[in-house]
Amino acid sequence: MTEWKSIPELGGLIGQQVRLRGWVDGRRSSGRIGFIRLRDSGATVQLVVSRKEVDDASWEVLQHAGQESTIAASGTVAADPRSPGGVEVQVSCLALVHGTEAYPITPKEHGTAFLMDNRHLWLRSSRQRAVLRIRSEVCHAIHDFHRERGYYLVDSPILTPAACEGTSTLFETPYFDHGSAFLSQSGQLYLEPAAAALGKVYCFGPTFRAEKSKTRRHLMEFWMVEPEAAFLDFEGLCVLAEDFLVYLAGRVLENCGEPLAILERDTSKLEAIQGPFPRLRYAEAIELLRRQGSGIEFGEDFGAPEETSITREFDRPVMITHYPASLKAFYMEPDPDDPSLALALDVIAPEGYGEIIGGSQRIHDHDLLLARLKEHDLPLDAFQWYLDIRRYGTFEHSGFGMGVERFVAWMAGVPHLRETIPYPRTMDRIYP
RNA sequence: UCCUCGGUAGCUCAACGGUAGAGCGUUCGGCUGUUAACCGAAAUGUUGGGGGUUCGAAUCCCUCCCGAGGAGCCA
Repeated sequence: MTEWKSIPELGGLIGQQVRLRGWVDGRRSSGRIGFIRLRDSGATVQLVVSRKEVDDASWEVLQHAGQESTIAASGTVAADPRSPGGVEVQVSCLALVHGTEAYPITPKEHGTAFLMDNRHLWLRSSRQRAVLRIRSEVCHAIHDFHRERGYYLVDSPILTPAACEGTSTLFETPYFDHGSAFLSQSGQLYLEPAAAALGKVYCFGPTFRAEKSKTRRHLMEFWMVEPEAAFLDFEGLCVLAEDFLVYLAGRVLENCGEPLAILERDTSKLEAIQGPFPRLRYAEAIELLRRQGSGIEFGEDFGAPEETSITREFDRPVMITHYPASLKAFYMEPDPDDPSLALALDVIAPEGYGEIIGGSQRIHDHDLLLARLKEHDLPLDAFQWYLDIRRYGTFEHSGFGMGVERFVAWMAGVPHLRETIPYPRTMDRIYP
């Protein structure tokens, strides 16, 4: 018996006898001939079943195998211009592994609520497969980028004690005799000590925010990659973020041609992601917005409309730096030229995909950090370990975080984050 | 948390005070090259729950539940 083949191999097997197994993606019959679009390993191929070439049992399978039935087929690979994809399999024998009736997701339109209820099945549709393939490539590219530059992967904890930046947005869970633990909303604080151990480090894992936000740009559980490097100054950080995005977009263009085509993504938008990115200081961004007619005042933070408005002026991501310190986190290094500003960086993606990177140089002076903790009313005893980094061989260092789903949404051109993660966790939904 | 819109067949929707319907899907039949095929037939309903108005409610009112879009916050 010939061994099982997978659909992507078929192009090199023209004229050969093969066995395939997978799911019925679509099916049509026309009297004495029928067609099944078979799916395996993310790819599909057309099976051609001719009445005179197969036995009665095989013909019955063609007639009755509903959408998403599991089938096995033997046949000959043939090149045929009439077939979608140019390659098809002339079937000699068809077997039903498991028959499916009334598969819920039909080839017609469905509402969001229905698709989300059936997310475990929705994953099988071509659009969702395409997005997941892009996500997979992005995740691999994230690791490759850091590895190629000598960064070590350091996993940060998911269960954490109280509060980096206030507990109101944290998921809480009981933790034996210690009261509550919280699901991590950033690995950064744990990465800074690791940067003293290994120099250049990054973490990449799930992150949790109990923020009651209900928009296309938010998930309760999302994946974040956070590099952190010792002796990296603010300028170095900006270059790193730029190189990172250019590298990732390049990898998607290089390896995701087919999924991008399925999604009808305008790849010229991705080809434009080349350095250097335009850089605006916060104050310049405010001026730009006011020129555009916004009533925003210096000192106010940008909302989604402002972000989109700023990026309309450019064809690539925009880096915004030097925010007022009051808008940013307690650990951000002040600008030496104007201590009311923070050495903070946000990168905003074009086409309305919003902020995808946020980062900063970190405060490395012990007394300054202590003062900031007090200003923010943070519990000092909980941060002693964090202050230790400034007590024992302190060092200039910087890092950023990137939300993977926002990046994938941007690459794939999908408007809602829920399609960029296999099982999205949103405010009102935790099933399936 | 706030604002807006919505909930009718498995799905997407129509009917908007007077007998609850269509397309798709499903089942059956037809067709030798289909691309979300096409043609014919059949089955499928506690109109989200509760209360009210009315001779009569899917339709109007109250209330609760659920969903979608947006805002704030953020990645």
